[in-house]
Amino acid sequence: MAFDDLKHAQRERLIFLDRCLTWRGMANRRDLIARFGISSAQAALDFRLYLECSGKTPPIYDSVRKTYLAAEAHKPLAPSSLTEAFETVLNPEDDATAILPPPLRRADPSVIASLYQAMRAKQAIHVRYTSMTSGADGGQWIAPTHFTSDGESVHVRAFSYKHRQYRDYLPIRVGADSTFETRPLSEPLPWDEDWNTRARVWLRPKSGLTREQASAVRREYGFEGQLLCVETRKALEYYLDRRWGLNQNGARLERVKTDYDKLPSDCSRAAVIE
Amino acid sequence: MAFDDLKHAQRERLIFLDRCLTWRGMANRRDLIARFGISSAQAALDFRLYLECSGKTPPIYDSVRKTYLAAEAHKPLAPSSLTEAFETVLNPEDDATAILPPPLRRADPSVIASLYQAMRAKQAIHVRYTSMTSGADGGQWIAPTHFTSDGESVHVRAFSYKHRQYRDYLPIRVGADSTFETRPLSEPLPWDEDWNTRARVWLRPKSGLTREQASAVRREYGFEGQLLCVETRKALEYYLDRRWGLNQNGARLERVKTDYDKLPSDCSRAAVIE
DNA sequence: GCAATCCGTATAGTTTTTGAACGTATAATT
DNA sequence: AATTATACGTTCAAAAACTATACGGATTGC
Repeated sequence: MAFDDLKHAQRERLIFLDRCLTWRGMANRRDLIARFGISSAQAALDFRLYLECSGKTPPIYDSVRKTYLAAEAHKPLAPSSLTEAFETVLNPEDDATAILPPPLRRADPSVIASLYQAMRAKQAIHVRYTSMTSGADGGQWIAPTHFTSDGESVHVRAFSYKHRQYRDYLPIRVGADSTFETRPLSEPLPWDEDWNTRARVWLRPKSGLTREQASAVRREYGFEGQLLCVETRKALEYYLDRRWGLNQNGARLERVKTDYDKLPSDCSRAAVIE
Repeated sequence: MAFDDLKHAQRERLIFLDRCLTWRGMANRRDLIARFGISSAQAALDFRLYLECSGKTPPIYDSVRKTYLAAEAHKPLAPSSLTEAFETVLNPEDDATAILPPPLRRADPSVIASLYQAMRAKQAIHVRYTSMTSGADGGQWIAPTHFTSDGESVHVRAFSYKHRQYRDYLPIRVGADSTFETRPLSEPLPWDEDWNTRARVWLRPKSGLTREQASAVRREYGFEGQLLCVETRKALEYYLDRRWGLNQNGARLERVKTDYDKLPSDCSRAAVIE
């Protein structure tokens, strides 16, 4: 089980192999060769190493089908989601046409870089920002603290000196004609309450569904009991309804309640309770 | 410019470096070392190689800031989207709490593997499928042809012998209690019309927006003229409204029309037209 | 029976990477 | 003003990773 103290490159290959066996249920040297451009000899070594690492449930070579097959009770070395699996192992030839194109939001790398460097250097930066509601401003000082993602767009969380509060900014709306002048913070930034508060949003199958439908919803979202709990930062909670489609007609989940507490260290994943 | 005939591992490192310089505007050996676990000497070699590859606009070492800075007119070696950039380079320490948790759909790898192997072997496979509308069936033969993604879930496209047509199946709704028995195709599968038809969906800023708002929408979606064209396979078109939020209250784009034609070879990306 | 395609192993040679040394420049600390 | 720390760069021998090639075994398909 020397898996963790492998070199980066070889670990990458074993992870790929692991995904092949987990999601395809089969793997060949050829897969490694095609993916990483290594020699057949090296691929053989990788296989041998994988067999060692796989412990109690090693894949077995099926000489009839001329391929390795995952064991009945195969345990992945490095668990992955179906989406990750699709991207790495299920979509042959990385066929882009098998994916519905996402709304692609352009972004100017040099604007992002300006914001990033201000964040890293803990400086304030002067930007012109166009909000959808109030239109373009004449320029303001903000102090970026984090990049975040709501699953659709990337945001910059920053303290706004104009509004005296933390806000989410869309990089795309930062004018490329901003000065991007920077200045040191005059004083330490205030505490970001919403960022450091954990929101636990409790969901249940939408009322009105039949028993069968409700249980199908539970199966699809992977919870057994009455409620599904989604944890995130309070600062991101606003985006949850859209991300999970709760506000849509065909929604199959609805909110029950939300708890807030101080964020312990770090946690943000859907958890399954009772 | 020997970028393309590099070994996989080193190319990976140069791409990472490229993203640092593009989206952070800065890079250090330390970044490579932290990410790939290589030695300082090797990181120095990678930098040297990157400088060679970067042609007319090499990054410049700023001895005051003790870091490499991207050139004014920096050109990325391997372009990337903001989302990719966020995942690789903008989210420090891969802080999972900076991402709004997506609806995570469980999936049973062994079910996926059964479907995958039937697809690869061009076989039909027997499954019990539970649709949201008609409930569980008693088992049916399907012939999987592709895995696809609508950006939310992964689907299996398959020919259904029961319905005599191609359909999209959600792996999560394939009962784990299916037999997964397989059999060779009795005859070649029929032509998959919707899969092999290209849909061009034309969008424009939602009517009712002010001139300023419409132009903000154009900027955010990266098109200049009246219309934005999204290309995809007709088989995936159904999912487009949800993926792009066209059916939502706050939608800022609306459909104008859709063209169909025979799919040439492969194309599926948002393109910008007059 | 023969070719093709998987597997496994082994050896020798090449390439990549390391580790350690030594030197330069700048900024911060003492 | 001297010291420390952190960046950078180069060099070189040693170690590790990987390739190329060869050989042998099992199965399938023609």
